[in-house]
Amino acid sequence: MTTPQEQNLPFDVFSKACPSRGTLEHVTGRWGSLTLGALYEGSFRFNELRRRVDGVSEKMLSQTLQALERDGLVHRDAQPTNPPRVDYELTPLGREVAGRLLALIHCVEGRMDDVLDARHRYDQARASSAPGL
Amino acid sequence: MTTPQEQNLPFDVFSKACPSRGTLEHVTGRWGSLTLGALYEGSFRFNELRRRVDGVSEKMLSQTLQALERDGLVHRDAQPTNPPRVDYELTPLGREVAGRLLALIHCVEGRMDDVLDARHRYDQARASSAPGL
DNA sequence: CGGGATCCGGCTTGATACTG
DNA sequence: CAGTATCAAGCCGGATCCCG
Repeated sequence: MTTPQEQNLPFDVFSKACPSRGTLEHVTGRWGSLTLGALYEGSFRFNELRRRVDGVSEKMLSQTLQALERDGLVHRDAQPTNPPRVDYELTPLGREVAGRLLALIHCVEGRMDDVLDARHRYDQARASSAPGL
Repeated sequence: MTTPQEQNLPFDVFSKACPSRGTLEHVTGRWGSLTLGALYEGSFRFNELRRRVDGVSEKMLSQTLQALERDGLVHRDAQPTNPPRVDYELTPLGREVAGRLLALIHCVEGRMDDVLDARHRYDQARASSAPGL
């Protein structure tokens, strides 16, 4: 049972200073994860993505895409036409990461019944122990 | 190429109202992901976890653990001794989720060199196009 | 030790409006 | 269409004090 820090890996996300933590946050962040998940299906334009990722604002989507592009996970293809047309797609690296991410997402989705049950039990237990609030 | 919404899955994280989105955020959140990752190694006490998850405050760790416990991913074992001793460990469901999560984390860690390269290229390209700032 | 309660600053976020 | 700029609100997260 060694701590990750003791292993001296080149990049250890458990360490506060490690740059991999920032990238992990881009990937797993609220909009980052959904954006990568959506892009796994193919190439999309800005507003197409906005519709797929239900609830994201223009600003956050733009910001998210820039972060993912900077990390080399997303490729941005802008054609200087009028009106402008910009397509986003995953890079090979992005595909790899998004694949793992989707495995996680599908795992959570598939076990949601268990999660909902657990929540219910948790809330029941707390409600009965604090009756007179 | 159907949108997730069109498939009428029982739980679709891409939909704004779906409860799975909340759970996904607990799992992938800044501290949630690191906490689950740390607990994958075994059972830990509160302050042991704090040391493993570098940078987390008492409040956030406590908050994170409660959310994960409520979702049925973490089991909390509190012994009413003095001083109190509380151990945290993954449930079977938590283990499953944490496994996928770790696959993602290790994937990102392992490709950090590529990410760093991409960032450097991205910053170079932007710096040269905006010379006089 | 293992937290809960409170206060508070600041970064994140979301509308809205504007640009090319 | 594809964003950027601006601004206000709100939530996140840290510090502190407290209790069992």
